[in-house]
Amino acid sequence: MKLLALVDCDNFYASCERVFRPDLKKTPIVVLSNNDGCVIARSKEAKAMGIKMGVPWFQVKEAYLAQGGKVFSSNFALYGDLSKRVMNILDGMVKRIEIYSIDEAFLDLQHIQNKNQAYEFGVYCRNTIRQWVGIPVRIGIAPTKTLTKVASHIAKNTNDGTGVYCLKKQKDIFHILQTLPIREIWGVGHNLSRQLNQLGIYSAYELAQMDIRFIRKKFSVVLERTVRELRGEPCIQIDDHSEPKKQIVVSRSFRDRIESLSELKSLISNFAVRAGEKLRHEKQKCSQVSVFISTSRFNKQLQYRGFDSFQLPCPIDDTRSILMGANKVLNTIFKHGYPYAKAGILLSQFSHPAFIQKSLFETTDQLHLKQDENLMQTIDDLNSIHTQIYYASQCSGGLSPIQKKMVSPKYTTNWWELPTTK
DNA sequence: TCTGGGGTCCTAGGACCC
DNA sequence: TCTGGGGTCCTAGGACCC
Repeated sequence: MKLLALVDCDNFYASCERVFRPDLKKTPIVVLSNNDGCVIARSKEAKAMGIKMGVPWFQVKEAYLAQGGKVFSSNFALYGDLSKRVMNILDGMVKRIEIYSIDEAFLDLQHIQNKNQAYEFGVYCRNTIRQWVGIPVRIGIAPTKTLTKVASHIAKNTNDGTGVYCLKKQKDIFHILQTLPIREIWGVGHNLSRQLNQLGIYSAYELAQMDIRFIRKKFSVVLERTVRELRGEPCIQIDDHSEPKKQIVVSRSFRDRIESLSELKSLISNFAVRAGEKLRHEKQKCSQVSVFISTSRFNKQLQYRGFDSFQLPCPIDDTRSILMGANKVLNTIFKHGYPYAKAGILLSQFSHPAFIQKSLFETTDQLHLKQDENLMQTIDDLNSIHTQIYYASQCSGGLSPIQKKMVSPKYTTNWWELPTTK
């Protein structure tokens, strides 16, 4: 039987903050979202204090700090860099790896014959990452991706301290699924678990016993795959060649509400510029530019969501054309008198530059579109280290006036913030 | 007062083709 | 009055993930 492994970093953002602050080894740590709005990561100690994932910071701030907890604004430069280091190590250990998220990767253990070897490999993996990067990981090993998630879940709670769990024998699998609520299964979210509960299905074991045809008919092929995977039948393959992106989103919530069109325009311009950089980095061109603006979903009195798209006559990757499209959409969806809390831009309908369908009769100039690869390349180069070239419609202050009061240094990605020693 | 950001996949339905 | 059968492509919306 083929085995897969899921390597999952423990409380990743909180662990990253600890790498350069060993003094915080036992201290509760939480990391906040942009604008220091919500809690998006918690150390084990913070979890034990009852701090929930996604809770608004202002609700728990006082009690948490009073108990000696430590808080950080999010520092994605640091997390991204440490993630790369972890993934590089894993990449060197196996032939096939799928980097699933910033803190998770699936490994193909095709070179491993039996359960004991798999376990030893897991321990070796974990120790190496711990020693080389300083990040603790847990490892779940099983025949299918869905079961590696289950195994990783158990690895979190084992008392032997290895953080590695191998789930292989059918008897063990069923035994564990019996005590696992369906909401904990990878691929079963809030909605599905509610619907399944209504049918009297509560444990992963009960779900695994369901009739496949019934699940397919009543739900979808997605849940069917989950059921099969719980039974040990691999349906979701390791995807080790990253597909090109299909859409790019840049969006932010605002610290203060915004009512004026001109202010929104300059913020959307900032988003558009960043989206253009991402698009060119992906080596893609887009044919559709969408913009959305919305009031706070917690403001019950005054709610509005605007969304619309602009179809470009041919695929482009020039920021000036993206700005033009974004501006047009914003003008049509903007309504006066609303306190806007969030906005964003979405680029879609990508085509690879090698296969661009050009207009038969008109040049990009005649279509009133700007497209100049050399200019964009030059600007990207100039801005790569430190932004030097701005578009006239942009505003200063980055993507949006974001508040990050408690951000740690960019220890590994900025010369001026390297850790020092006395 | 203050509530994140960035993705993917699947399905149903409509438009259109021969 | 009677009006086929088999496709593709696109989009919106809903579900999920971290």
